[in-house]
Amino acid sequence: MPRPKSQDKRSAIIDAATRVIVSQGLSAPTALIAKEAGIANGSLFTYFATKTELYNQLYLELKTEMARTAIKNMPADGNPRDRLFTAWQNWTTWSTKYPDKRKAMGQLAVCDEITAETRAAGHRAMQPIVGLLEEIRANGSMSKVPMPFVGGLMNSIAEATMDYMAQDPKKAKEHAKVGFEALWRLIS
Amino acid sequence: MPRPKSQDKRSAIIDAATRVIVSQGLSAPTALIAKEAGIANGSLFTYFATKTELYNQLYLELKTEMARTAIKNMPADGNPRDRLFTAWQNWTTWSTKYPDKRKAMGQLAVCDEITAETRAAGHRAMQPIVGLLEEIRANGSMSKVPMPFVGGLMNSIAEATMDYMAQDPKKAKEHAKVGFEALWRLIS
DNA sequence: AATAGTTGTCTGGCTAGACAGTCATTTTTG
DNA sequence: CAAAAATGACTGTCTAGCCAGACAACTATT
Repeated sequence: MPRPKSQDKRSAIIDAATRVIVSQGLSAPTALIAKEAGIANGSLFTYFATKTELYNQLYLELKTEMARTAIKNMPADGNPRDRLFTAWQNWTTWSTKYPDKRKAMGQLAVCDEITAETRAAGHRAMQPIVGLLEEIRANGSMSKVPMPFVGGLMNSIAEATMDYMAQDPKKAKEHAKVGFEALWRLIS
Repeated sequence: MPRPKSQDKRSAIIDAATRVIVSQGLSAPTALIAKEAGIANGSLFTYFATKTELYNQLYLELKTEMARTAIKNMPADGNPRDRLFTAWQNWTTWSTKYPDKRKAMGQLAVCDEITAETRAAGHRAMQPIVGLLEEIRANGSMSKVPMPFVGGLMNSIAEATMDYMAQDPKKAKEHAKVGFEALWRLIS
C-alpha cells in the first residue's frame, strides 16, 4: 500500500483557496494557493485535477456548510415563524463568523466556471430551508407566487442583510432582526 | 488639425465589450473585444488606456443608463407609491429589454477591478431613486432602519425580481408587479 | 527483523499557450 | 504636409498543468 492521500492537506488547500480568493480574487495563481496551503504547486493537482474543479468543490463545500449550519438545532415542532427565525439566525451568524467563507462563496457564485451541476447540488443543500419557506408562504400573501421566485427573494434579502451586517458588525444582531422582519412581512 | 477621435468607435467598443463579457466572461481577451468592435486590437488602447479602465467606464455607463432610464418620465407630483412604481417599471423593463447590459453589469459589479470611485459614482447615479425611497420609508415600518440598509434591500429585491423575469420572460410584467408589491410591503 | 518489491503520493522545475499592452509604420484628416 | 488616429505584428510576462524522479507506507519473502 502506498502512502495514503492526506485528508488534512485537502482541507488545507480548501482553506487556503478560501483565503487567497478573498485577498486576490478568482484569478489568483494556483501556485499561491498551494504555497498558502504549505504544499508544492504540483501537489495541488493530485487533489484537484484542475483549478476549475477545485473551485467547484470549494463552492459546494461552502454552500453545504452554510446550509447545514442554518438548519442546525432546529426543532421539528414549534411554530413556523420561530423555526424560520432560528434558521435565519444560524445563517446570518455563520456569515459574520466566517466572513471569508461568505466572500469567497459570493465570488464563486458569480464565476462562470461553476457548472450547472454544482449549482444544482448547492441548491439541493438549501432544500430544507426552502421547504420551511414553502410552508409559510402557503398561508401568506405570496401563496400564488412561484416558489423559485419566493426563494430567490428570500435569498436576496438574506444577502443584503448579511452585507449590511458585515459593514456594521457592532449592530449585527439588530440588523439580522430587521432583515428577518422584512422577510417575514414579505412572505406572511 | 488632426483627425478627431471617433465617438462612434468608442461606443462600438463599449457595446462590443458588453456582448463579449456576456458570452465569454470578464477574462475575455481584449483582442476579441476589438475584433467584435471592428477595430484593430491596438486601437482599443487609444480609447481606453487599460482593460481595467475600459471595464470601469463600461460599468459606470451601464449603471448610469439604468438609473436614468428608471427615473425617466417620472412626474414630480403624484403619490409616492405611484412614483416609485413608475420607476420600478422603467427599471425592470430596461433590464428585460437589454438583458446583456444587465448581465455584463452584474459581472462587473462583483469584479475587483472596479474602483471605489467608480462604485461611488454609480451609487450617485442611483440617488434620485434612493431619495424617493427615503421619502416613503419615513412613514413606514422601516423609519428607524439606516437608509443604506433599506437601499440595499430594495436593490436586492430588484435584482431577484429581474432575475426571475429573465428566466420566465412571458410573465415578466406579472413578476415585476409581484416584486413591487413585495418591496412595498417591506418599506411602507 | 531485515530486505526487496510495489504502488501511489509528493515535489518543483519546466513548458506551451495565452494575453495585455507597445511601437514602428501607415492611413486619415484638416 | 503636419498631426493625430489607426494598425497589427510583436514582446515580456504570467500561469495552468505536466512529468520524471524522489519518497512514504505497506506487504511478502526470507
